[in-house]
Amino acid sequence: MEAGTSGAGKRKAVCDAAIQAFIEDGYAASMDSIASRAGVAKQTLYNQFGSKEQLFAEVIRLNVDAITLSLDGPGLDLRVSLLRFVEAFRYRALSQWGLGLHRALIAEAPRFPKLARLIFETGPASARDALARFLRSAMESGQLRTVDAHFAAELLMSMVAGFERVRLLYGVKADPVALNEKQRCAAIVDCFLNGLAIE
Amino acid sequence: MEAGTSGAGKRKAVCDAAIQAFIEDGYAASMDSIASRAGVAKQTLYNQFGSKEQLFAEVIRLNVDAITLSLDGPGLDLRVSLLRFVEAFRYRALSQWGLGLHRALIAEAPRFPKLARLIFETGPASARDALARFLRSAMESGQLRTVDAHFAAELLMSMVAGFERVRLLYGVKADPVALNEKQRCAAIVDCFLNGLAIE
DNA sequence: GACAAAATAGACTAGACAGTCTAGTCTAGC
DNA sequence: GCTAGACTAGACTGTCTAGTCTATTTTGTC
Repeated sequence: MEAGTSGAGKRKAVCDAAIQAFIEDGYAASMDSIASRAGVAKQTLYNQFGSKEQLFAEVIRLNVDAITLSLDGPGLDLRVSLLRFVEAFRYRALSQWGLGLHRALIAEAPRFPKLARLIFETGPASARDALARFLRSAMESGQLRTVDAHFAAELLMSMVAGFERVRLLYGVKADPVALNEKQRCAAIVDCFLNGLAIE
Repeated sequence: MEAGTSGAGKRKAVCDAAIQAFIEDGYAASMDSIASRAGVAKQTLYNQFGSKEQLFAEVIRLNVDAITLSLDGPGLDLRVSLLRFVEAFRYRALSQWGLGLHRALIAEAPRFPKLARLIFETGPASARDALARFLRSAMESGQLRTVDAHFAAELLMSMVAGFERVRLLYGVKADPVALNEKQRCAAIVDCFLNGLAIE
């Protein structure tokens, strides 16, 4: 049997089509458009997911996971580890995929409060907690000034995906004379490390 | 004649009702609900604004302006000036009003690209430019390390309204043991100033 | 091949909503 | 009081969409 022609295969095709549609059009994406995108009958969507709300919740859940980065790798230089984290997180947050998910979820958060909370916890909050643990150990080994580790983690994540994410969400292209990706990541990490340096 | 019973008065009432409705429900807020909220007939909305799109564009434009803060006041301490800016910007970005506008605009940015660009320029980008000018003069007078002023301004704004804004947009309450507002603003400014201190 | 489960196309219902239209009312200025 | 223009309530149209239903075909299993 060819993959994708029934059962689990169909389900996968529907999920792929649905996440793509929700990223492009938000929750307003119609069930008809998702069905035709997936190459299945609309009824199949209802057979598999029951309702639009459940389909939305399911595909969002499937597409959000924690950034479990190589922060725990021992012995690596602090600056190098942070740079890695920053670049990975930045890519995640600022890609078309990340932006689309973010947009769709934020728009619908009032309508799906439980889902929004779940996504926040398994996504950004979980990444922050991992980063905070990493930073705490750096503080304990005297590489960073001791401050609230959660605060520090949120600060770094904000620096990476704050203003720029807003700019992209508004659909505004980057200023051509701005720093490039690598430079910007390095500047952020350096500013962060200076900000929390042992005085 | 009592204010608000015709002409300009009606228009104001409609704008107030519309912005409130859009903040609460996004662009999905219905024209009927806006009319009844404003206490006017639906036809009045169409007489005054022509279409839903124009009403949306108009009230969004009315409600976004630059944060022209007392950054230019001469002689003030750098840290004090930044703290003022940070507190004002934070209030703007994290209030129900600011969050609702942000949510509505981001959700509809793909549908209203020109409006989104306009809002970005007159809002966040304009505030960034003012802050960048201020920071540049601080750099020139030797109070800060010399770096790209726009980058520095975006960094500070990110630190103020990055992670926390996302948390609020997702409808997640603050961790009760987190720093309070004043402490957080002060910690942000201090970290920023340390990060860009003359080495 | 026979059978059962799943998928298909497409018609259909019900409700929401933008936008229009109409018939009548209120207000201001003369 | 009269008139012009704005406002009102509410009916109405056309469109879009979630979700249902049905009759038919496909697919996997025995």
